[in-house]
Amino acid sequence: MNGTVNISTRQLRAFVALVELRNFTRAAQKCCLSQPAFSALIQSIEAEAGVRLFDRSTRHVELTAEGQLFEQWASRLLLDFDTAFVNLKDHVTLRRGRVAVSALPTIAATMLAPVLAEYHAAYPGVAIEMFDTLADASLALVREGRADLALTAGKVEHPDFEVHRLFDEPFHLVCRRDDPLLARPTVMLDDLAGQPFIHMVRSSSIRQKIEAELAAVPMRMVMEVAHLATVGAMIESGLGISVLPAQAVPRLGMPSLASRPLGGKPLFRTHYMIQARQRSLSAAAVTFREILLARLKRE
Amino acid sequence: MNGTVNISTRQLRAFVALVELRNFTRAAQKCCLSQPAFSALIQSIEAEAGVRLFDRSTRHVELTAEGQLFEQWASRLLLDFDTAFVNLKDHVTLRRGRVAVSALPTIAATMLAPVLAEYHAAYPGVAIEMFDTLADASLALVREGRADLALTAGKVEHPDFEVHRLFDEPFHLVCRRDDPLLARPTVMLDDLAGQPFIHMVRSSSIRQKIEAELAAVPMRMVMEVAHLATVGAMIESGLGISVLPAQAVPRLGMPSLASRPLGGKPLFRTHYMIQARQRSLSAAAVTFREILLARLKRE
DNA sequence: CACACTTACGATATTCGTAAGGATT
DNA sequence: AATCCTTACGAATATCGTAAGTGTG
Repeated sequence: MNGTVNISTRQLRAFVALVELRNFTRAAQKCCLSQPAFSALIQSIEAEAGVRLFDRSTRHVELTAEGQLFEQWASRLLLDFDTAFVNLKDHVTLRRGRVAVSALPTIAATMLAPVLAEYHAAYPGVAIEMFDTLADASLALVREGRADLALTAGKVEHPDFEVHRLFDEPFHLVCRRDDPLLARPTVMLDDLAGQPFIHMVRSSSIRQKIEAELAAVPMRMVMEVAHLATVGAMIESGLGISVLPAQAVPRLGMPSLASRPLGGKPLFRTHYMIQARQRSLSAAAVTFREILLARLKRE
Repeated sequence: MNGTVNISTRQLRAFVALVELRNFTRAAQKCCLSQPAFSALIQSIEAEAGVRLFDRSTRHVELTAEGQLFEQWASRLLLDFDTAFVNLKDHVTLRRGRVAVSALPTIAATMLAPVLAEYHAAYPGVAIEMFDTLADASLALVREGRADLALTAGKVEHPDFEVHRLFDEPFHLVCRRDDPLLARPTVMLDDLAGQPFIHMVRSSSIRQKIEAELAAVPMRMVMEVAHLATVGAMIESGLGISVLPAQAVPRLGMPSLASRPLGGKPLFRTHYMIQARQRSLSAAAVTFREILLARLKRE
């Protein structure tokens, strides 16, 4: 480590200023320094280089042969330095950057969409990467560092992850507006017994939740589908009913569907935000997190 | 000047070392610093950048997202820095460089040639530019900065130039070995009267010196030629005699020529080394000057 | 003699290493 | 308990600005 050069950008800037102005007094002003301090700064570069870089009398300041040589490098070095730092600062100030979020498809389509919109409006220079995928894949992305944050609908217990509880979302009965079930003042869980039921596929976290909580209620499975919109379309067509996260229903944009809270034992899922415990969040991710939490608090 | 980054190569080197080793203790050793001092150095970069660049616990040291970004620049910046400085140091240590000397052709061929050879042997990386030209042109080159040093055979008085006297060189009679003049114990200036004389052209400094000093001795001009070698050949062929700088004669490599000091009033020219007063000499030129002076002192 | 760079010098800020503190495995 | 990073702190070093010195036109 000894014998290596040690030069600061202040010294480089001083050199470049003096090359440009050929005058210690004015170059010192440009560098916001007293003239003697500036003089010392120039001397420190010359000491580091081992040569005089300027010939100076009280009347003239000129580059020496070695100074001319160094001049060719100095401004480019400085430019590269500044470019690197401007780039870095751009990321810190979110003029540029990247944030990656993963979430279950239903969460992505419901809670997350407006947050992403707000974030993008505020920081249009930051690229957003959105993974809408199953819970396990979501967590894997965070673990691998490919996603900064994951939103899940179930608690995760693992030392690798830092978990932050967001809010509870109730499950609602979803059926056609003309369904006889809606005639009752409140629909109880047991009322669903024997009803034709549209399920999500088994890998879906909604399906898993329904199976776990409604195990006691015998229902007729009409079919199982992969996408929420398909569930909606099936209900609309009179094939059956379903029980879905409350926020998901209006997002389907199907006016002939009705959703209704269920009486009896409260049925809900809890949303969590998850991040890797070891890794710190990027500036872009930190701000995304803040916007997400602020929006939830607001509602 | 405020708001600008100020980073030193020490900080860069610390960053790069820590990226490489992922361990504060070992990276500190590599930088010849105590571990706390090294830690502070890393913190100073982070403060300058406005972000954490490393996530560290006692067990793991990892780059943050911003650290990864900066990593891409850091090593290249450092490399450019070192390249610039190595290049500069190469010139300071004369591994590379350029020196330009101008001199009268006779001086170049006599006094200067062995100096150039010695210099080139010692510093083969330094390019030598040799201008053999008339005195006025020689001085112009120095004034314009195209030559570092000039060697002249006459004193120059001008505030732009710094003049250093080298040595006196006598003028000798040059004639054929069988010339009757050589029969005399000593040849006096007056003995040359009526002799057939080979002159250099009028622009030559030798001619000017001869005309000024030998005005009183009437000689027969047989011819005037531009080059010293031509003078020699003419004498060899028996066309006449001449009076030339002593060192020039053996350089002609003409064994049938004889040279002899002249008795009476001493006839000589004085050599000077000249450099620009304002400009400092490059490292290459300083060393050339030293070698030149050392060689003259040696002889 | 006026202007411009250097040197001198005391005050302030930075940086160093040693030693103690705290966290992780 | 061992390892490793951070904090604390006094000492050494560096840097600053003011003021005096020096040389050049």
